[in-house]
Amino acid sequence: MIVDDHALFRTGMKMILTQLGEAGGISEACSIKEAFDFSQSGVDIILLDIQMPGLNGIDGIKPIRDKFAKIPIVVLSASSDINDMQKAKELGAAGFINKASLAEEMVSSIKLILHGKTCFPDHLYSSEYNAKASLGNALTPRQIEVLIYLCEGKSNKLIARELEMSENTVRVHVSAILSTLGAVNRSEAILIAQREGITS
Amino acid sequence: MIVDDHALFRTGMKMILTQLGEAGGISEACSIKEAFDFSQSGVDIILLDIQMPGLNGIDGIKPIRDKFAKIPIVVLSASSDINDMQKAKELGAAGFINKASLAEEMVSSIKLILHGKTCFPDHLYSSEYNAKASLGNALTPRQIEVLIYLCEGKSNKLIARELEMSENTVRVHVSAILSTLGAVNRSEAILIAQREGITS
DNA sequence: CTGTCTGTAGCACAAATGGACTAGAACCAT
DNA sequence: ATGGTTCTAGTCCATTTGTGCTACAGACAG
Repeated sequence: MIVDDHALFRTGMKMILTQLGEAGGISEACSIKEAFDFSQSGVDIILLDIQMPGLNGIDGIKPIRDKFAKIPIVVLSASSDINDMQKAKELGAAGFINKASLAEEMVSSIKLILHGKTCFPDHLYSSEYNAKASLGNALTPRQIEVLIYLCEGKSNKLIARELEMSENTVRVHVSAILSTLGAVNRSEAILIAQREGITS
Repeated sequence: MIVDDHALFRTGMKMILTQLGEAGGISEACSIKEAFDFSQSGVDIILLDIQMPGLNGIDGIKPIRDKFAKIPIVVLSASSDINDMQKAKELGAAGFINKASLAEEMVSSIKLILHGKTCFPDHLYSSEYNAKASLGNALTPRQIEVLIYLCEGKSNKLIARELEMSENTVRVHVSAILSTLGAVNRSEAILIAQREGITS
């Protein structure tokens, strides 16, 4: 089953898979919601795009795994955002395929996964990743909560109101966030958080 | 010729076009830069994705039009961002196809364009668009310059230094920007500018 | 039990930000 | 030429932001 909001891509994928002999009745769904309409019988593997409107693909992994127990999920992504890969892996995806990879690569990955193995890009284990991940991990839970509101353009006063803490405590958290992210002001913090995918 | 950084999508498109009889030697390029390596002879139409790393697809329209004079450019996009459509049109693209459209729709659009017509989504002419576009247009050239630096997280002092104006003048511009964008602070201005694609 | 980390919150102070004015120079269009 | 817009820049003032400090309570690990 292919879950992707872009019909053109779905059709293309279907043709690639049919052409390369991996075929046999391929279902299409243009959203997580639509994927739920299918019964798990007859589905061997789920190709799930993570860039979709509405329920995000990343957030969709869990519900799909609940419904389609034991059916492996392969995450497709346009970007090779290291955070997306890590999250997909943590949420129980069986593999991660970048849309920039060759058709042959994808097919061999799918074959691997159909044989019960997992398949993630090698550099998920590189040092670069760990450095990046530590940026997000270095923030405490409460700091991340504050960062989320900060990234919506809210003022300290508003954040204090919404998280029910004093404005001063918000300042403490914001200061810590700036220091950890290496930002000199909240605008830079927003850009860094966006780039690192901390709030996504 | 297909210009897209995602090999999977390129392969799928190639198969769709071959299948539906539109075929005949399809070249692939994974970037604007690579597209330049092809000679214009033999290329009838260019399918250009606008979400690509490095030189952006939108920014790539102009150079490609210069090099491949008279060859129609069809812009492909994962989103149906109204600003992207408008920009593509202004820069001389012959059409705009959303990746969520059906393969048949795309093929008929391509046929239209090969016959010298243009093909854009209808709602490009809706009232909603005009409201959005005016947001970017309402900013003066100097304000946009300031906004660009603002969107990089720079402080007023830094912007003043880089644009060689007094810090006070920067404040005047920033105030005008906030007022026009309907933002209450620079963080919100960044988010709005990003959403509207003003600085892209 | 004793540090360490986290979250809370206060105070004080400097710097940055944003708004409300005025005002002159340059440019453009009627 | 007269009026509109833009860009420039100044003053003044209130608010926001960011940084130091101190302090206390709870959680958790050694």
